[in-house]
Formats: sequence, structure tokens, C-alpha cells
Amino acid sequence: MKLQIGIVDDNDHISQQIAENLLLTDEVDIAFMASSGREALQWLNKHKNHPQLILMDIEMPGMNGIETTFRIKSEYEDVKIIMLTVFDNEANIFNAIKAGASGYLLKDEKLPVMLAAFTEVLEGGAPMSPAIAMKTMQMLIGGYKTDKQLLYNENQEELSRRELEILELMATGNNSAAIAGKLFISPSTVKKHIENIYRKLHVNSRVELLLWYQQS
Amino acid sequence: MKLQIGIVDDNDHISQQIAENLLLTDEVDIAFMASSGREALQWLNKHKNHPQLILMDIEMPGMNGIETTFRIKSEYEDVKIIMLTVFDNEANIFNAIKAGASGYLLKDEKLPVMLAAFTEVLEGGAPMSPAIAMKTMQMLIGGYKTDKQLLYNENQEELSRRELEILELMATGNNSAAIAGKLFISPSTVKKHIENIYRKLHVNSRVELLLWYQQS
DNA sequence: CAAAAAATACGCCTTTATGCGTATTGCACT
DNA sequence: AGTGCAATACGCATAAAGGCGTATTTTTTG
Repeated sequence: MKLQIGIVDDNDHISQQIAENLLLTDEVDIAFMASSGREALQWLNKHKNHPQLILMDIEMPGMNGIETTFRIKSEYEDVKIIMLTVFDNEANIFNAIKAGASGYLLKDEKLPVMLAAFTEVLEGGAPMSPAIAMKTMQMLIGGYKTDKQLLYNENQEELSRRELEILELMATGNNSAAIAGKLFISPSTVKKHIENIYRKLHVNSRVELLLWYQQS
Repeated sequence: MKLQIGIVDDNDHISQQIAENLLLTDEVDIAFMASSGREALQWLNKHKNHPQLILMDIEMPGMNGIETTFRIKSEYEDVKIIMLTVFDNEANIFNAIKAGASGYLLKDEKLPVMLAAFTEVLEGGAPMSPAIAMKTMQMLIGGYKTDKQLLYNENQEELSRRELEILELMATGNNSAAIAGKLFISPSTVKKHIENIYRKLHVNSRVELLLWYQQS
């Protein structure tokens, strides 16, 4: 039987695309696609045959990917989880690992890389052969400044699904017009969303926004 | 005797600041400060007592931090080198590790983290900022596509010292006016530099610039 | 159903950013 | 001495971004 995979992403378009790509390789089956953490948990509760692997978006409204990962791992520890994100945010990486994620891939990762990652994860996770990776894990698990994710959730008003979608497009280099084109909405609307995002995150430029996510 | 440290950074202001911070802890001595790779090598050639540890900026005009690291490690293999950078660029991480760097820290890392990193390195470990550690893991898990650093150097016209300086300021959220203020030059000049940077790197906005460096 | 939240959209105005041409000065290398 | 590059600086133009108010529709939720 092929590798069974679940996909959790609030953006149906993205999960659809990932699923299509994966199916083309003919090496995996898509067990389920969920567009929220709650949905994913419900699916797992209702079904007996769980996928071996779940691809989990981090940036989701409501229950985010990290919390979802934590809950899934508490109930079904055998399921491996790979986080998908467009941001390599420090606090997120740290929390994802603590929550039990086995891998952490950027969304724009190429297909072969993804497939290789699947194999590695299923073979017992961390291919930490070089000493560097060992140290890395030790440091991450051993004690990174935990104060960060507190701030992280306290200061932040939650972004809506649409806002997260726009945020991701901004973070991949799209200007307002391009975003409007891709989402089939007016540039005015995009600008308004961006305005709201800025207010919620206390930033006031695209660069600051990226820094907010990336530098921490 | 205290830990002897060398600092190599083309931006004297930054090395000065790092040095001051480190000296305040009263745990280290600054053996030397060099503002180029060549200078660092010359210092090492002229002196018998080498520092145990060198902090090395990656983004330097002329001989960059990676090449400098490689040369230092070929001649003086006992010296540990920690790379300092504002970017967690994949190709750089990969090449820095190949060149023999022991650690890889972001420049805005806090002092306690830095000191802990020093100890780790001297004990044979490999400290990294979590964001970078994750990139490393990705590369190890996913198999790193080595073609990237070729592109990296072919497509890229080399940035001048001033351009790198401005690049770093841009990458930390400064707008043109702020950069002008910090460098005591006219906003017009800053704009011209930015224009030149864009041309050299084939980008045309701040966000693209950040992506060029960060997403790889 | 009613209230709240989210998504949609415009207009107006100010500030920044971007692109291009031009020009001067100083320094390094030949 | 001359060439080339880096750094400095302006002006002019268009494009994009950012801030604020307002308003309608749709969706979610109690």
C-alpha cells in the first residue's frame, strides 16, 4: 500500500495543489484534507486507519498548526507530522519541535525534496548523522528562550484566514496589485486587508512585516 | 587567562559594538579586530598567540567571510570560527560549514546566547541560531542542491562595502531616510546605492531583496 | 433571528519607493 | 597621467505604499 498522507491547510487552494503534485508521483495516497486543526482532529477521531504522515500548515486561523500538532501527537503518537510554512520563524520552529513535529519544510519546497523528507521522517525521523544536527536538536529541545512565544501570542491579535492568505502572498514578494489579481478581489480590498494586518501586528511596512515573522 | 577572541567585520561600527559588549562581560579579551579577510589573515601570520575563537562576518566586500574562514582553517585548524550574519541564506550556511565554521549566529543575537555559543564551540559543539539550525536540518534531510551556490556567484555582481552596509540596514527595517541618518549621508545617495544594489541583484523592491537573501 | 466579525470596495491624501539621467569628488591601480 | 570604480548628490518623473474614513455585503456565531 502506498504511503497515506493527510494535509491540513486553511487555504484549500494550496492543499489542493500539494495534493495534486503528490498524487502525480504515484507514490502516495491522500488520506484526507482538512482546512482547520479541528477538522483534522475530527477526521482522526472518526477513522481507524490513520495516515502515517500529516503535512501541517502553521499559519492557520483558530487552532494553529502547532497546537494541532500537539493535540494530534498526544492522542496518536505514531503519526509523523511535517510542518509546512512560508516563514522560518524562530518561535514557530521551536514550538513546532516541542509540539512533536518531525520535520519543517518551506511551502515552496520542490517535490523531490518533499518526497525525500517523507522517507527520512518515516525511517525514524532525524537523520542527524553529522554532529552539527545533533547539537542543533539539543539546543532546540534543551532550552531556547521560551519567553518569546509568550510575547508572540499576547501581543498579537489573531489574523483572519484571508489576512493570513494575503500575508503569505506579501511575504513571497507580491505587491498589492499582484495579490488582488491572484485572489480575484479589488486592489482596494487588498490595501484594506494590509492595513488591518499592520494594525494587528503593530508594523507599518512590508519589510517590518517580514521581519516580524522571520527575525522572530 | 580569559578567552581570546578575534573579530572580523567590514563594518567597524558593528565590530566595535560587539567588542564593547563582550568586554563588559569581563569573560573575554579581544585579541584583534580586522575589517577585512586579508587583514585578519595578516594579523594571524604576524602573531604567535592566536585567539581560540574568531567571530566572522559573512557579508564582506573583497574576500568574504566564507573564503576567509576557509583560508584560516587551512592554516590554523585549531582556531574555531563562528560566522555572524544578518541573513540565513542557504547557500551561505552550506558553504560556511564546508569552509570549516563551527557555528553560525545571527548578528542580533543576545549577549548570553553569544557567550553560551562560545563555550559550546570550545567544547567541540556547533551552536546555531534556531532559524539557521532548521535550515541546516532541511538541507540535511532534503539533500542540498549544490547548483545553488554556483548561480549565487555567477549571477551576482559583487556588492561594494557601502552597498553591503546599506543592504544590512534595509534588511533590518530602515527606510531610506533612516539609513541616510545613520550613515550621515544624503537620502539621495542612499537611493542611488539602493538603485545600484537592485540592479546588481536583479530585484526591484525591498521585499524582493529580503527574499533574495533569505529564501535563498 | 440578531449581533458580531470578516470581506468587500472607494476615495482622498501623504509619504516612500523606484527608475533614469547627470555630475563631482576621491581613491586605487596601471 | 589616465582609467575605472566607489561614493557622493540632485532633479524629475511615475508607481507603489501607507493612513483614514466610510459603506455595503457576506459569513459566522451566539
